Amino acid sequence: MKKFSQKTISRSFLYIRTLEQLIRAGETLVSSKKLADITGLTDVQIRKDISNFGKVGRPRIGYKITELKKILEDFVLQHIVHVSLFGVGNLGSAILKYPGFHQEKVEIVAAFEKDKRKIGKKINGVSIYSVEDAPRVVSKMHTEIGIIAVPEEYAQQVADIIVACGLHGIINFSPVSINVPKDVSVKNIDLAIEFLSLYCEMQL
Amino acid sequence: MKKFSQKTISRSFLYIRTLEQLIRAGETLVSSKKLADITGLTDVQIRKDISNFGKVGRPRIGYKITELKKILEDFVLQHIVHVSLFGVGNLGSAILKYPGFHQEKVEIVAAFEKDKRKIGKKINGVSIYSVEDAPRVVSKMHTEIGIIAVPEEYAQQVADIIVACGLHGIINFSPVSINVPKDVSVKNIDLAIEFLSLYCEMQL
DNA sequence: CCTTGTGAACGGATTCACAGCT
DNA sequence: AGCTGTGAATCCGTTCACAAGG
Repeated sequence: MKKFSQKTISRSFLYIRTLEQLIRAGETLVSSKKLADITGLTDVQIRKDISNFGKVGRPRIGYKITELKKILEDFVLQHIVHVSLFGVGNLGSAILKYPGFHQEKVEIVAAFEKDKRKIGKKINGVSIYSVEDAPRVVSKMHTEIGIIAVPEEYAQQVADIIVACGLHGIINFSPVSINVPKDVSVKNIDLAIEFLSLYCEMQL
Repeated sequence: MKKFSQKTISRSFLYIRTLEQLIRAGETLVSSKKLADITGLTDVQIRKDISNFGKVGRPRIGYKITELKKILEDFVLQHIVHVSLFGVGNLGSAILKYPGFHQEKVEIVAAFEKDKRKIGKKINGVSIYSVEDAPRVVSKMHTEIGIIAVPEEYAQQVADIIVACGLHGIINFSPVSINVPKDVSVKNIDLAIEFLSLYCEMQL
């Protein structure tokens, strides 16, 4: 699967979503220019990305939306991604209730907490387990990715648990760097840094 | 201010935070190698970044932590960033309660909602206003950045409101692209795409 | 030595310019 | 004319290799 750059892949998800919007709007054809207007990217960028997947469009016509969507999905989104959440605090709860996963191929299959009072409950259909049960539950649920949504002082030990569960992908919402083996991919989402660096970017 | 790349700036925030950790741990000197170990970056990367800001370190010795922190802050973080939140649903509430902003120079100064029942309340000390009051409140509060945390169907109209309020920076948590004038910076944080593209990245 | 600082080399991604198709 | 597809050129960021300095 991996002759494509990470950036191309991320944008492909954006294309797929945009194509779905267009389908709902009743469109059947779209040009790279139109996709560019909607997504805020450039038309060349979009054609370059799509050209990775073969010759899909037709000159003078554009892309057939359903066909393009199918091709993109075949390359980047064969499976549903199963995610386990660690930490059901404010942020964790919001993630469990986030409505954006259903239409995408993302499914949160389990949540883990230390607080005994939350264990055994369900949020949005997802059961909350004790963090000690993580190895067992994670393997039963065929999870691929773990989310760290615990306070920063616990981030590293949760990361260790996630690694011990055999997962190879981590989304880290805590504002500290975590140490993991080289074969584990980590994506940090640090809200404070996002805000601060956007602010710097504005000062151009 | 802006001869530095966006990436350098983001990493600088990470350095500042790491230096604060080291200060709390009682350290006074640090090498680029040590910073590299903690942050997961390379030592050369760190030295390159720091060299943008002048000659700060001393060969054989390393960097004086307080001095380096001061210099980084002077370049990237002169002011507190004032943020307004639009949408106090699950995600919006979690953002209001997020504990990571206090130690950083980020302050949420106002929240806006359409739901009358929430207006007038406070979450974590932040007052919730009617979205109609946004122009007045935003200018009074000296806000610089707006956060979109509303359902996707309202994202564009909230974006328009934020632009109309005169803000030039937007963090968009909704899974749709928004159209804004060229002088407005937008940072999209799309959870589903983060998960899906991390998953693709893992398949190497 | 050991660590910083940096010009040069490298690599990857975007943009340019245009060929080709209808 | 209007659009896709793409080699070439360019830009940007990272890494390399090494000079300089306590």
